[in-house]
Amino acid sequence: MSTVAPAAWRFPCQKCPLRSIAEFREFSPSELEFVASFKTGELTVEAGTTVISQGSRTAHLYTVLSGWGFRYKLLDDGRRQILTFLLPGDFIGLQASLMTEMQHSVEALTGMLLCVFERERLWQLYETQPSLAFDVTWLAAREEQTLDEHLLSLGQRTAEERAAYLLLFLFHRAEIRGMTKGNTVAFPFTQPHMADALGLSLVHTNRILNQLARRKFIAIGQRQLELRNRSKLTEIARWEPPPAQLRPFI
Amino acid sequence: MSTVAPAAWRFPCQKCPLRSIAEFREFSPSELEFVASFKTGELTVEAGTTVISQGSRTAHLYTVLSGWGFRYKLLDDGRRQILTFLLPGDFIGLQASLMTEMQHSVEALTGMLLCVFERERLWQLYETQPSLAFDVTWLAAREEQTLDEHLLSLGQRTAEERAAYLLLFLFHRAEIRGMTKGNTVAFPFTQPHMADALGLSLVHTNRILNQLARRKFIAIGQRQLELRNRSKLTEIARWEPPPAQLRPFI
DNA sequence: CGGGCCCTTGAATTCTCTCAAACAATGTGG
DNA sequence: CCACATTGTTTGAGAGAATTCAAGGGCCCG
Repeated sequence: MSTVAPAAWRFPCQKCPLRSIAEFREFSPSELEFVASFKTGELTVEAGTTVISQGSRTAHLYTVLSGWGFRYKLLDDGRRQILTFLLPGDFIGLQASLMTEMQHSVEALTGMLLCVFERERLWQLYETQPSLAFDVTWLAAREEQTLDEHLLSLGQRTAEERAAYLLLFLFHRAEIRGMTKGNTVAFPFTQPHMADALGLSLVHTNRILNQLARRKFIAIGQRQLELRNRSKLTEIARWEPPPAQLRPFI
Repeated sequence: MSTVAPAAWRFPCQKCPLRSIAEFREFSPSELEFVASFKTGELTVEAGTTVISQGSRTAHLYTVLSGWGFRYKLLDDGRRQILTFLLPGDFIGLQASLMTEMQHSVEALTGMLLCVFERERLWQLYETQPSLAFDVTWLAAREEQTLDEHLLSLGQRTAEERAAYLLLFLFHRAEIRGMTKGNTVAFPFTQPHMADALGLSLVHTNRILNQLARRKFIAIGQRQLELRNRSKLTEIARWEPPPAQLRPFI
């Protein structure tokens, strides 16, 4: 980990470039001040790094400043389920701070820059910053909603519906964070990642994805995803994005 | 809804019978006092009632005092995924309080008695009761962990593994709440419920359950579930319960 | 007694997986 | 800069898992 003196941080909270993203609610000066004092470092990791691992006890909480990652769980024989994808603005490690040990792992999909917070100080946040405490809960509740939807997907949607849902979901999340250009987003996922997120075999994932591409609903290439027929995908997935809402960015 | 004068509540918080359950952490007098003031009613519903429904906006939060229920989501063509089961001590409706509208429904599986809280006052809880605010977040994080595990199940486990996991999970939850007798628990679920929780067809669920029964790992009947070979089930499911931890009961 | 819901079983179909193999892309060391 | 190793993508074929369709029996409740 690369912890340096506050003055030298590449992204001091007060001028964090992410804070200007429309999806994030504005923080008051005092909230910002607390967040700045809560921050204890910046962590840079390269693609493929395991940031948090199942069974461990971390002393930290993180906010993603840049890059993509994912949370996953493993079965003891190696089967892997990807639970969620992480992108800039996402908050991770809360479970570890409240529970005894981590029940999932986090891996970087691209290089990532993470903002580091001390879990010990989380309690202080609850004591002195009710609005931020509320935000932390809000984030947890939002994650819960996302997991609910994924559960619906794995339990009830067919392979094609699931794939359409996942692509729409990823695109939508990136879009409201201002990370898309037209119908295109950066797409650092490989098919093994998609397969483990969809709960399908690699071979079948490949066929389903190609099927969507052949029908010109999507195009994947050059580490980019293009949604070529969003309404058709929506129809297949039977999914509409949840109502827009301002999100806290801690 | 049956809201009556505080004095007449069947379960005044100060002498709530649930509070003595070993799994729940002890509350300080002032916490208890707040919870008591936070409570605005009791709600009794019968089996089959929809307590909360997807798309609605509720003004309430609930804690289950008795009975079983479940959270679920529907696809527009009627496919249903059961997300979680609710039992006494569980807290519901947080999502609705923080988000614009409910993204899932809640149905009573048996008759239920619910403790009702006003969502408007949740903010006050954050402002004046940091320890309870922390608890609310804790509960949300715990639910997240549960959903993670279910996601792993639906995505990676085979039908038999999934069934074994679900039965173990339900039994374990009931057990730490002191609701089991030896290897037996009340089991108000029908096979359609199991099927929708497992993400399997009714027919296949039936076969898998019977297969487990024929091998004498479980026995279901008289609205009871008996785990006849818990270690074998654990082996099949490849699942161990998470480390025991005191849970807040609001 | 009838209707509705739940449980059970057989049979055929469909979906998804595993196995296998080949090719493409990417990265590394010589 | 090429050779080789590794990882990712693609396709075919056969096997296996889970679904649908169908039908019968049991049970509870009005």
